Amino acid sequence: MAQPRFQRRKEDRPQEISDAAFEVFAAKGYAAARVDEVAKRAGVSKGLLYLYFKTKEELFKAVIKSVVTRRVDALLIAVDETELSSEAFMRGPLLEFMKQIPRSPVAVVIRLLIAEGQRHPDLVDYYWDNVVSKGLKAISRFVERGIERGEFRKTALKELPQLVVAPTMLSMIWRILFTQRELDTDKLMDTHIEMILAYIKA
Amino acid sequence: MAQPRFQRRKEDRPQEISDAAFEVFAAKGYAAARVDEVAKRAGVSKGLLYLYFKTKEELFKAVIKSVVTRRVDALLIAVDETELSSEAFMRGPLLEFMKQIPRSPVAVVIRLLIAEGQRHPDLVDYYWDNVVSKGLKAISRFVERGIERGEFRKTALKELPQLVVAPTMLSMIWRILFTQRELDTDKLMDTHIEMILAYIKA
DNA sequence: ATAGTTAATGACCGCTTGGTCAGCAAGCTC
DNA sequence: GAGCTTGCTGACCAAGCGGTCATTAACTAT
Repeated sequence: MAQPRFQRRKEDRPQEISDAAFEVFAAKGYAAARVDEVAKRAGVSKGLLYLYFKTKEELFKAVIKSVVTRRVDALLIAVDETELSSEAFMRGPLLEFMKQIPRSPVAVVIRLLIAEGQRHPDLVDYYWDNVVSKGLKAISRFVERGIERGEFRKTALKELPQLVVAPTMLSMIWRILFTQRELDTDKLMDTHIEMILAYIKA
Repeated sequence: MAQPRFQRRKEDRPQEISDAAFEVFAAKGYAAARVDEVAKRAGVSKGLLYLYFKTKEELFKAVIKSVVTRRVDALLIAVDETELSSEAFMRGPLLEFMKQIPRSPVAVVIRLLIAEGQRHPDLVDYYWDNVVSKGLKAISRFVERGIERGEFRKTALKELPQLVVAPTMLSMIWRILFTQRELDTDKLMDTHIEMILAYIKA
């Protein structure tokens, strides 16, 4: 039938391998993930994988970085460009954002970082610079702007943007550990936003 | 000199090995932890380790369980026996509890569970039954009692005890990932308790 | 002392797995 | 279609590691 044994697709391979690797790392964690399985899942020989990625560790880092999407950037832009009142923004786009995160691949990345972060400090730094630091600053700016506009009281929340996203964090961990136990993430976020507003509204 | 090559100390060995294992697991995670290193750190041969623990996995489970101390039970009892007003209890013992947890070995256990939980569902179940479930119920009961006494308004918080401990969770994750970056855990908890009270006080 | 019991040792084994490389063949050029 | 480049394969290797067991020696009873 002259079915060729393989095709040469230099352009697509790295992404395909990276996608497969994400699945395997997500399912097994770093140490228990087998390079052979990644290759198999990508429909590729192990040799080829090592042509595109020098080591298993480099593959891991590439995968993590590739998932750090522009999700956070979207929020940053929304904060700066919104014409909503601060309260309406919190009840709308911000709330929606917080509800979405725990369902997204970000949760998987968090798990991998928690598990393997100690051994890959540069990965943690990367995540800090590109996600955490940016996100927290955006929240701080948002709160500050609310105060300047007279919509919010002056509270410690400005220096503690972590407090705003704490339930998001909890929800992510919950899903990682207790997938089968119930947690009404949406209600959690709704109530949390209500609570913050009750505390800071001018 | 007749210095004996070793002593027989049947009673103490398991705990010594378990302690050493905790250190190694904490530092390396499950998969990267070496049984040889645990034995070495416990000042014991690998063979002896396998006399007291059948497999590496059983050792891991024993370690996790041994750290699930009565910390939570202490809180439960405090809730039931306190003579403080609900508000005073939140500002006092509860707040203190939330501040302490992130600094305790519980944080390490959480990390190990997040990393390895998927592969050891019975461990997760154990942790759920002995820590999470109990703790959340205690918080729910506490909130409910506050409502009955007329100290608190009736809010969704009763069904969302997770919201109370969310910053504790975040603080733990923060310490695990971003040890060197600053986070004023105490201020975070203070503000959070203030916020909750502002929301639920009758 | 002596014999018996068992806590403790550490050399050893087999398997797993990350990583290599000599060779093969897809596809391009002329 | 001959020849060349290079994407791709998969058998192979060395190291590391969990787990075993024959042997040793610390302790006990008599």
